[in-house]
Amino acid sequence: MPDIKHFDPDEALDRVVRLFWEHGAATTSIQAVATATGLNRSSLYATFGGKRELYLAALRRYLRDHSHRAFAFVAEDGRGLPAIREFFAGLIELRCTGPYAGWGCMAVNAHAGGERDDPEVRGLLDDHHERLRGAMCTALLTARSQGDLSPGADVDAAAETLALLAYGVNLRSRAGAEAAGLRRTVDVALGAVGAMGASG
Amino acid sequence: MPDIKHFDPDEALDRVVRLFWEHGAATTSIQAVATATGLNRSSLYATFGGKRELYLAALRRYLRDHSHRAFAFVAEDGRGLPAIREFFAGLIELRCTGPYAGWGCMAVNAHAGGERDDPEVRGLLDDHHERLRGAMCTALLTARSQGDLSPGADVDAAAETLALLAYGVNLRSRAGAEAAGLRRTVDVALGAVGAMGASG
DNA sequence: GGTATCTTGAAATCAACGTTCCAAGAACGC
DNA sequence: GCGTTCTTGGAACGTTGATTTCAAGATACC
Repeated sequence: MPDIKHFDPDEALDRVVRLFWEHGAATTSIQAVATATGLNRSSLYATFGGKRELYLAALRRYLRDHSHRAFAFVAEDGRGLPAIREFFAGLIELRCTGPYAGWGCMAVNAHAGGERDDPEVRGLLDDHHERLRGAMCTALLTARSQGDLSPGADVDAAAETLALLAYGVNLRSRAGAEAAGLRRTVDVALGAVGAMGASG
Repeated sequence: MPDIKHFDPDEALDRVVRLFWEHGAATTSIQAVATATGLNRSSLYATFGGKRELYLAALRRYLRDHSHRAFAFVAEDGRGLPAIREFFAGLIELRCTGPYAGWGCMAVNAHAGGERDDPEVRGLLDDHHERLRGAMCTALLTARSQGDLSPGADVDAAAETLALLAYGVNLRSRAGAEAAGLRRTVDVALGAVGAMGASG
């Protein structure tokens, strides 16, 4: 059975991720995808299905390769606050410099666009949020067990705060925010988290 | 000179704001605008210009009527931390309940979509950010002068942190985040701000 | 090597997009 | 009332969107 594709679907999907990541679903045409991947429309449709399925595949891949990976690092790091600090440092670096500078986070972008109207996308975004929150929670619990956090601190709420802070960083990076400013902001915020539960 | 329009451009623009606010620029067609306003395409073009000008006018109006107004309340309130608390309480209320529930903030949405590619839009978003940051800054300085904040606290960085937190709230509200959860998160975060500079 | 099966490329389809054009109509100054 | 000037409704424009179709080409099995 000649089921042999003349291209690598995985490599193609990588380029599709970058397109949707930078420009969003609404402003990325199938033609643009075809041009960027060097593939014909027929091959795209035969391999991935329509535009919706293509975007979903790209989003899933982005979440797996970028978001979930970074979250796992934070949760499994074992150092607590330093892990969170490193997470934000890496995030700001990635968002403000290098090939992905100014693209923000694909999941964050999906929140604000028409993508979130799709129930499937909505589910992925909720899952993404839960994972981010969970990772922060784990790291904060580690910090607390190490005495880096007051025993009375509300870890759940603090984790959610850090998640929302990350969303803010991702968002502002798309408008060209300076890395230095974001670093200082996050530094101060994490300092406040470290001092949390001390008097409030 | 019969320069008499058969409709109220201001009222029409109000509806346009709501359309672009909820759905974004890319996924809102001129046809949809015409239907929502009850106007003919000719009238739209004659009054506002093309789609880009229409979106810009809507964004400017949103910023003036919603964002800047709320920022001014915070800055001029004079109570400091309670004003910030009230700002967030009102924000969460507006984003999670009532006619605009799940729409997020039009400026935040513009960050994540193709709108931010327009230099004019970019300028408005930067201005918006500066105003939000400035308002938080003013309120925090008030708080510090009242002893509600440690004298050693980094007010600038704290203001930016609160701005990013607001972005996060706006973003997650578009995915249907619960008001109660957001309220608790913001409460804890503001408590940490109040305790800021105490040990970090 | 022949054949069945899948991929591929290019053209075709159909709808929706933003925008423009124009005749018809309404309101003001005279 | 008349002419001018603007608004209005509707049709038309050309482009671009996503998706489908189909012949041609390529591959693996026999």
